[in-house]
Amino acid sequence: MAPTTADRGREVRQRLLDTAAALIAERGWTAVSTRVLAERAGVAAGVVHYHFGSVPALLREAALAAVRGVLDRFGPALAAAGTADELVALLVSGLEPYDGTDPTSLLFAETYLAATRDEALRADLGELVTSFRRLLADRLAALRVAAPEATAALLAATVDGVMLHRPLVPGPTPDEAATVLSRLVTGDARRRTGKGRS
Amino acid sequence: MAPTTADRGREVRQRLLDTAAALIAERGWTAVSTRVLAERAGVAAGVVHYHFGSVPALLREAALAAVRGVLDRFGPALAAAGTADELVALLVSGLEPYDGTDPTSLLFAETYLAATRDEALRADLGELVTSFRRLLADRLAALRVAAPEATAALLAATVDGVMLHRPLVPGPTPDEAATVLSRLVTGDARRRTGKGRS
DNA sequence: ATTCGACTTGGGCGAACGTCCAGACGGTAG
DNA sequence: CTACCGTCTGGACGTTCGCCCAAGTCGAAT
Repeated sequence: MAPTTADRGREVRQRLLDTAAALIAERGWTAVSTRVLAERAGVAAGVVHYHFGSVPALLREAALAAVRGVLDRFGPALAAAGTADELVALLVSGLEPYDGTDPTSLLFAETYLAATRDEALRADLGELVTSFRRLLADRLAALRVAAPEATAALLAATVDGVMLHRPLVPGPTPDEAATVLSRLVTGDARRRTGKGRS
Repeated sequence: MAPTTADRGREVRQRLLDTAAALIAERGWTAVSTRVLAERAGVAAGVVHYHFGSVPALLREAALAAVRGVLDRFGPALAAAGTADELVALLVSGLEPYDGTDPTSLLFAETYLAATRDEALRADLGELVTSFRRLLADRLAALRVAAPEATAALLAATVDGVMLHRPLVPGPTPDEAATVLSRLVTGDARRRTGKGRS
């Protein structure tokens, strides 16, 4: 049961990933350096290029893992919603712990931006966002909300937009936000069938 | 009428500001360097620190000017809306030229992020966002939409969230977006106070 | 004509950057 | 015991970083 050399190696690799995620949030994507990374993780600088091909590759892997982790925790929780209003309430309350200056919020925003400059990252992150959108859309469709795909897309975008604005200006209270957002999901299939496609 | 030395100086200063805005979008806030800035603007490196105290100071001023410019063009256009649906339509169509990878979208996102690491920038940018929100809220209030402040805040956040998601995943068509968003503004003053208290 | 001041140049400062590599360490296999 | 392999160290490489400054240019003011 004693940790083997390879086990230690894996642990160091994982520690580098965690450190990278923290530093992206703290300093910004393009300001994460090999040396700070290594020092924070408690290893020599060379280790970074032993485990990862380059710093950008490390950042990419770290960010995707972190984003995937958050979405995987969020998704199942939303699937429990029995009504559209409940879905909105879950979304709003799930956002409450993040104030826009926390590591998670910043990592998301940094990753979105980095994706516009890194095609590989853009593709992978796009899949994550798409699957989260689909999860939302399926739930909305089951709850008979009109235009579930478009509604899900806008809801997901609003979530990230709120996290972007939150550090700048005090936003609406969770109650107010839920009230307003519930209007967004009050279109039911009878009142207005989605125009265009289906 | 001939340009004086001081005129040229002002012009160089302005060119540095424009170049900075472009480079923030292109490389990311923390990756804009003195030398690239100077070369792109066609001047020697020393000029940057002659006109501005430091690179961060230049970035701050450039970003704020650019954001102010965009909001000043957007605001008056929205004030022309005669109905809530029309307001949404103006918002959606005003967003159409930006695909999330254009300089303007990227500059906004970069500036929001930089503001979380620069208190002076945060304060100034917060004022700009606040005044845009108030403009939206006033319009919504005049159109008898319930909870105008909260609605304006979420609408503004959604705009930025959409720009953040757009490069990753093809979003809803403008028509679909307008349809869904118009549900967001369909609460009128009589029907309100359905659930959450004000 | 001379002085002045705003503007610009080009190079130099120490520090930090990403990447690479020769060699040390330590457990496992033959 | 020897040979090996995955892991890690510490330092070196050339480049770029932000910032600074002595010197030069040139129109405006005297």
